[in-house]
Amino acid sequence: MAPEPRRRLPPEQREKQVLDAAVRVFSRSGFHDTSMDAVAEEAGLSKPMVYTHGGGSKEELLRRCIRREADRLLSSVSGAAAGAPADAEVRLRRGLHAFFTSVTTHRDGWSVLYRQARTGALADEVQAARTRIVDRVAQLLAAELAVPDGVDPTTVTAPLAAALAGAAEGLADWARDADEPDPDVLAGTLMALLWPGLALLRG
Amino acid sequence: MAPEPRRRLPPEQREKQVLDAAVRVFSRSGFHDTSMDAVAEEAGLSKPMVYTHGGGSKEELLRRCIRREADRLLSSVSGAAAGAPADAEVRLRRGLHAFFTSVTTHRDGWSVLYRQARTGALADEVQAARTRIVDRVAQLLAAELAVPDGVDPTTVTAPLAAALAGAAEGLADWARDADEPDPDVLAGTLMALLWPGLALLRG
DNA sequence: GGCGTACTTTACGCAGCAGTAGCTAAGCTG
DNA sequence: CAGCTTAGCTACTGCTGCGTAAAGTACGCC
Repeated sequence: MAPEPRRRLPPEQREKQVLDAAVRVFSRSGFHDTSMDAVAEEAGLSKPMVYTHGGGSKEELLRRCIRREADRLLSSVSGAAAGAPADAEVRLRRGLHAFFTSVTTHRDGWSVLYRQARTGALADEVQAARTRIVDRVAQLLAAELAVPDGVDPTTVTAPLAAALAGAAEGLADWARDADEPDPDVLAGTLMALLWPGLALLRG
Repeated sequence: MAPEPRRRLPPEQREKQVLDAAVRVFSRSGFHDTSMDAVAEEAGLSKPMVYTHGGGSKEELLRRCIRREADRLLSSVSGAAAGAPADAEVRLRRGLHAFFTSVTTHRDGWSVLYRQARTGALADEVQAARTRIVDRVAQLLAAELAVPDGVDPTTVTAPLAAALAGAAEGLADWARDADEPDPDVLAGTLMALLWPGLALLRG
């Protein structure tokens, strides 16, 4: 078998190649059980290439993976919720739908974000990525919920947003094992559970 | 300062000593960033003692920590829900209350269970521990919800239980950072969010 | 007192892996 | 096609930390 001939590629293309491979391997084995050799092999490259295009260290490589996947998920959910105007119920459902769609189509990225340890060296990065998403949810809720004057809306919506995000995460986790990847069904389940309570909280 | 005198202790007491220390250190640093030397130091023992009473390997040590903490949490929630008879709403509230109490009084144990990576070598053990808890929640829900005849109740309650557990986890996580450790308030928040939906689902 | 053994100290073998030094060849430029 | 720049590769180095071996020490029971 002829070995794949060496090809020179533009940096951004190589970087994508490296990050894609890294996300796959990290999602499979986690940070510490992943070796840079494994990432290199998955990418079909040599280890030094992983270092040149992956940030120069294993930790930085995972950092970049987390950032990229968080961006993807955040913009997907954010875009859906901020789309064509509609009432609150519809927008929440659209947001959930986008979340479950993104999560099921990018399983690896989701694993990197949500199944990574939240203790140890990269706890800060994982925490930051999740916080960005929960904060966005809290904002969206604040725009809908009636809050007494003079009260910072986020003091009310922050815990709700955390619970809502946790519920979505828990359900996504369940769906992964139960092989129920239909975002419509999943969003519907969560709406049935959460919407009546949220509607009452809107006052 | 006089060095602590050497004391000979029965095995179960030593094992508790080792596991307690391990839970503390693992919760602080995670599996890979924790060294066996650190566990030994935390326990005030020598490294060979950690090996004799901790299962013989680092991995087995964490396994035992996970099992013990999961047992603690499960029996706490289970006991509260199965206590003195009451209507469904009160029992759910009591279960949530027990969860948040347990989680805030045993922060380290909770970290070991819920902030540990769910990819890599010990993914199976963490997953199993969480599944046991979610399954129990699903059982409790199944006893309350009205399900059409001929339908396995768990097909309905399993996703709801996963979402409920996720919401509780997300809120507990938020409470940890927001410094809101009152189980009454937390249980109340979650009840307000979830109960209306659950009540409708009861038919 | 003295014996068994629970415990300590110290030291080390070994493995896995992050990160790099130095070589090879791809492909542009004239 | 000759020559040079640099992308890419092969092959190492060094370190960290698990797990254990060996030899000594003191606790507590008889």
